[in-house]
Amino acid sequence: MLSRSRPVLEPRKSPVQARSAVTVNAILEATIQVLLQAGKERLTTTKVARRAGVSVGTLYQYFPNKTAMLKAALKRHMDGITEAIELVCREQKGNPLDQMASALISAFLDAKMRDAKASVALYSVGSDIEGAKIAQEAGIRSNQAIVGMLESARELTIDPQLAAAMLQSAMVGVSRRLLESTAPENQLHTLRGELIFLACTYLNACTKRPSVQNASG
Amino acid sequence: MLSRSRPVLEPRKSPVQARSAVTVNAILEATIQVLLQAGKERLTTTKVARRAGVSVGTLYQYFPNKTAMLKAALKRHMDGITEAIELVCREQKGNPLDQMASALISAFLDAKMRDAKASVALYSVGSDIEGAKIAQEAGIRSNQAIVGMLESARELTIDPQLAAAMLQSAMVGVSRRLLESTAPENQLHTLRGELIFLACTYLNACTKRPSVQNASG
Amino acid sequence: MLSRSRPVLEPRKSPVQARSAVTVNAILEATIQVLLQAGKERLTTTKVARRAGVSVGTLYQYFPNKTAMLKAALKRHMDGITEAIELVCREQKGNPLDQMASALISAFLDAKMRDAKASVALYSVGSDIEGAKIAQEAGIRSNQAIVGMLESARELTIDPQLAAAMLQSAMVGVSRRLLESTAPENQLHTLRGELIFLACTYLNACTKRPSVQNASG
Amino acid sequence: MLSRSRPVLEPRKSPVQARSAVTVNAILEATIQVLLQAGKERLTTTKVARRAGVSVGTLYQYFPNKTAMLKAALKRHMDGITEAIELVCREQKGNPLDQMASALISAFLDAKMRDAKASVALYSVGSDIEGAKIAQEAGIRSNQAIVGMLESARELTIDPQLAAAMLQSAMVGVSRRLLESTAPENQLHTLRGELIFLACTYLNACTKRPSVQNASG
DNA sequence: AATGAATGAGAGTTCATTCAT
DNA sequence: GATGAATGAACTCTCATTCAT
Repeated sequence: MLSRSRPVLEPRKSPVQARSAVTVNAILEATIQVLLQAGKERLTTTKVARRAGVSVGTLYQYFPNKTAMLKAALKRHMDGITEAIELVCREQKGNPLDQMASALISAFLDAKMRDAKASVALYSVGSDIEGAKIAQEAGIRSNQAIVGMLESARELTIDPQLAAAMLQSAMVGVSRRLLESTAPENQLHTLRGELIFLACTYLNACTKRPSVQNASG
Repeated sequence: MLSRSRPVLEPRKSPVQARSAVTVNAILEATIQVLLQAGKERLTTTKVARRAGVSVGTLYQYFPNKTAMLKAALKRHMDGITEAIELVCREQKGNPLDQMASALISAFLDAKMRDAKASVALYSVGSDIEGAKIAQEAGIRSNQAIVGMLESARELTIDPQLAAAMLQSAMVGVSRRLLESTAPENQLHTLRGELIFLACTYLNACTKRPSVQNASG
Repeated sequence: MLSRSRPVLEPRKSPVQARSAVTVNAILEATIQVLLQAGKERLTTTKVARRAGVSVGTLYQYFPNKTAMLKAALKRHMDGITEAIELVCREQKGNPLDQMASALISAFLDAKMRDAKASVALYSVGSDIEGAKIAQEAGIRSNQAIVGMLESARELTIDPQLAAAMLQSAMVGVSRRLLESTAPENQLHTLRGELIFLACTYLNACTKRPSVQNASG
Repeated sequence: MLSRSRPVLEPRKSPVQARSAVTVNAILEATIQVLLQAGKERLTTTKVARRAGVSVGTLYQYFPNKTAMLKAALKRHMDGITEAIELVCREQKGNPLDQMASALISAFLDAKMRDAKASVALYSVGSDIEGAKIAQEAGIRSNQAIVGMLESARELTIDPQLAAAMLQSAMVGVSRRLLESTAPENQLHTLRGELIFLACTYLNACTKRPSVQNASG
């Protein structure tokens, strides 16, 4: 209906969709804020709606239930990080291992810390049975990106799956430590440097090793 | 733990205390089972009590409220792992770095996987604002143990705090990956070996480096 | 009904009124369909509007509120049946009792079963405090028609009010039984025949009786 | 547990059960009162609980949900009437048709009018999709009882199923008319007498007729 | 006139916690 | 000490109704 009255080349969303997007966004932001301020236990749909500046009814026009809303918030957050990883992994293909490691880790930690608060807030969502799947899927996507990048490095003599798994684990472990610490910013620089050092050391050591078996699962 | 600090000849616990311990234990076990079966969201004190074979009233005689009960379950679990770490760290003092890394990692993963289910179940408790503190405290105790162990290794030229932080991060990262995977047992062997490889590589590389600044916080 | 009381030469309904009538009709039909499909409990104005192919806003332009809409649907249905009864009663005046009974019952059951589904759907509306009045009024109108018919039969020695009440009761009772049965069509023929038999028997017996007192109320 | 400490011959319910029964009863009574006072539409579990003198929580300890509570109230009411019918039908076996009809109708109307208010209040429950089944089942039980009674009368030359259906229909029709009237008590006497007359006339006529086909369904 | 997004009061239901037995 | 029925605050979700477009 509306599309006919708009220039063909204009890719912008219709007013209706645009307003929807704004509202959805406001709700998702509010979700994180309430999560942060009150904790998952005390998050109520009413609080979220109020903070988003809409009524509960409106919230329920965009999300079928509370769980879906929380999941959407988690998904959006995870997608941001995953995309950052996918981007570097694409860019770094063919580069030296050290550079790969450095770029990957920097991109990951930057994305994670960009809104560290959201990351922390969403832990409680991700560790619930429901939310775990989303976190897992994000992990798998990231894993595939990293594997793709590592496969472009001919020197690696071990299974790229395994190397990717180790890198990811170390990265996740460090990011959690940062986020759980009282002053992430202070530690960020040091731990990032050290994590890069660890990753480079590990990857280089992997070029001089007899091949190792698969680790998928 | 407590037994060591009490005179050997002290009379055993009174029947009452013994019965209490049994009940508390049953409740804590039941907590984990309900957590696993129903998720934190659907865990109710009544369900826990029923599964533990006591009444809600009794449950409230041992725990002031639901949160305290969940915290106690988390604490008990974390303490078990922390103690395992403290033990190896004490034992491994003065040993070569490779041996330290190998023993530490094995002990940690063994403890974590011993009742992997409980570990998974308790994630949702640990990632709530309330429970985060307990997880953090456990992390600090472990950290101190690892630092103590690393300090006994003269070759290390960097801050032991930093090295300990990295080790812990990698260990935690790998354990999460294992617990979140669909078939932890299959991957355990491979990932443990690779984690030990990574840790050894890292620690050895740290012996040839100019010292690096502190990472506490 | 209205057409008779208007001058024949009056111009037809304006396009606007005609469109209104179509819309009102669509809404009333939709009401019955939703009632049938979802039950009164789950009937919402939005559902009715959607089914009628209009927006909720439009629905509220024709009915002040949900209750009024439900009442209107019930009234229209009842009026149809009442008019059918009024028609036969007028036609049958002066005929033999047996013929009266037979014609009345056939007309009533035909009207009721014509859209049996609507009848069933509207029971839930009619048995609510609000709707009961409408059903009652329809009953009274029918009663008056039947009384009028019976009064034209000189043989009847009892109060026509009472006889009418009995006939109506039996008719209503049988129609409910039909509508509540799983296969009304199968039973319709048999029960109609039997009801006619019962009515004839009763009315004939009433011609040989000493008069009986009034039953209005 | 308790049974062991009670005399074997004492058939009374245990205190717990007795209290439960009292509470359930209070809730069911309150349901009818609220139904009567506010209508089904405005009946809320909180209102019912308040009127019953308990908390909502307690209400939900005895009924899984609102619908179940309404159904229970309907069932209890219907059972009372059904049992009254079953009783007369048993008692009247073998008696003359006139006596059967008279006793059946009196028993039915007495039972229905005993708490006429409840009957009226529960119409709205019985005409909802959910409640219709209960009403139907009660109807079937009554039907079987009446059929059983009629079968004991040798003179009847038509299908007892059909005769029972007609009797029931007429009885139901008359009772509805009474309950919907503004002053049931005034009409009760007249309509009962007339209904008995109608039933006797009908049944007697049935003894002189060629047999008629079945009406089950 | 028509639309349908937004509103928010209010309903059903759950469950942590208490306390009389 | 143990029990579990009772409580009622609080939560999620629905839907009649309005009104800017």
